[in-house]
Amino acid sequence: MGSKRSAKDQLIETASRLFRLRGYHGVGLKEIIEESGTAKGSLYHYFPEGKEQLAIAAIEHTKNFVSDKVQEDLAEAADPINAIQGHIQKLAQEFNKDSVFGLPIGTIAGETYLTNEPIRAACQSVFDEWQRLYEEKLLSSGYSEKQSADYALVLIALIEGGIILSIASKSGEALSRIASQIPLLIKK
Amino acid sequence: MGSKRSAKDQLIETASRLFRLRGYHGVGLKEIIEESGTAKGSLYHYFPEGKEQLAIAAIEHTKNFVSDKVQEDLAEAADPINAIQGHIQKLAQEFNKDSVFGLPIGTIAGETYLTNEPIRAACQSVFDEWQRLYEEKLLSSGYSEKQSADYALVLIALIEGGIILSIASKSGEALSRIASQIPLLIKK
DNA sequence: TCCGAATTATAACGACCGGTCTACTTATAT
DNA sequence: ATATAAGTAGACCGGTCGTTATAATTCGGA
Repeated sequence: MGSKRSAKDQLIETASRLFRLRGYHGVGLKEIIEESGTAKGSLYHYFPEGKEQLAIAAIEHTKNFVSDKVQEDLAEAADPINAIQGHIQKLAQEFNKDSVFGLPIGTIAGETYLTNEPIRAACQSVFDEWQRLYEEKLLSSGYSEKQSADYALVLIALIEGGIILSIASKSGEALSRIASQIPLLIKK
Repeated sequence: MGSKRSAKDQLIETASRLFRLRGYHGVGLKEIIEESGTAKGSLYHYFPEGKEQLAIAAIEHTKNFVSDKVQEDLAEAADPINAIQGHIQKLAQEFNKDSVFGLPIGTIAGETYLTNEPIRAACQSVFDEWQRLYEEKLLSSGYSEKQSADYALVLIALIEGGIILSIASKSGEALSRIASQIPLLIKK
């Protein structure tokens, strides 16, 4: 069914990347079409409701893309403190070798939470899922249910906020310094 | 010289508010002009370089606006933990009585950090200033220089990230739960 | 092979974008 | 009072936005 990567997949991947880098209103359909090597006809064939529908699919893609990376990193150490610290350090390193990944969901959330309810809801579900990943890691390491849930919330906020600081300063230093403080912040 | 609030001030205040609520590309000049009760002629009289110049002035306004509130809240308790906790709790409360203030700078930073260097630099300087406020509070309470700087960074990330989670979930709960964990996170 | 459906390619549309320009009104100073 | 500047109002421009419509092409099963 189609080549290894269908036009639909190309559109979703490209939209996911561009929306991460410049937000929802900062990216036009023209650019998504050009960069994905598809055409306007394909876009409206697979996403008849247009930009909003594509954005929701792109948000879902970002959710899975990031979730995979988080699970991978968290599995690298049994101790959750080491695992989480390593994960954030990796984010910082990716920043410094400017493989730009942008602010995953926060930008779109900030642009649309008052004006586009379907997109806002999609963003909320992404954060819920990411939190769950950290929560489970902490739970399986003997943290209490309350501690796991609360620390997971703190971690998501720290990471999302840390990425903001790193993109604003064009340096992974902020994320790196946050990573180095994780052992002080997360204690059983 | 002009009425109590000049057209220039009205433009800056309105732009500051709207950019906070919907980001840079999500707000048009037409809307800024209408909501501020001014005219396009005035906008380009005071900001001959257009939207970008207005945005930088609006970012500066947001910086001062938030700085004032932070300093006020931090002065309410001698103990920095109580003061910071109280500050974040207040943010959470403002959220619940939906006096929308938006994600102060993060959205604009995420939209523009790759494409508009002057705006990106303005955003960076805002975070630097806000960090300084927390850092000084901690320093004056006997925290070491390194601890003060590191905790200030963590606090900015936590708050900016917490606001993202609160806007995405349309609830101050995320910020409130983060506030309640501050004593565990910030220890001398 | 052939037919119908799926997919792709483009032209065109109205709406709106940021920005420019000019005319008009208001304030300031002598 | 008058000259000069400061500020305001809004029509207008080219370009781009998301969307629609239609034609051409490719694909899949009988």
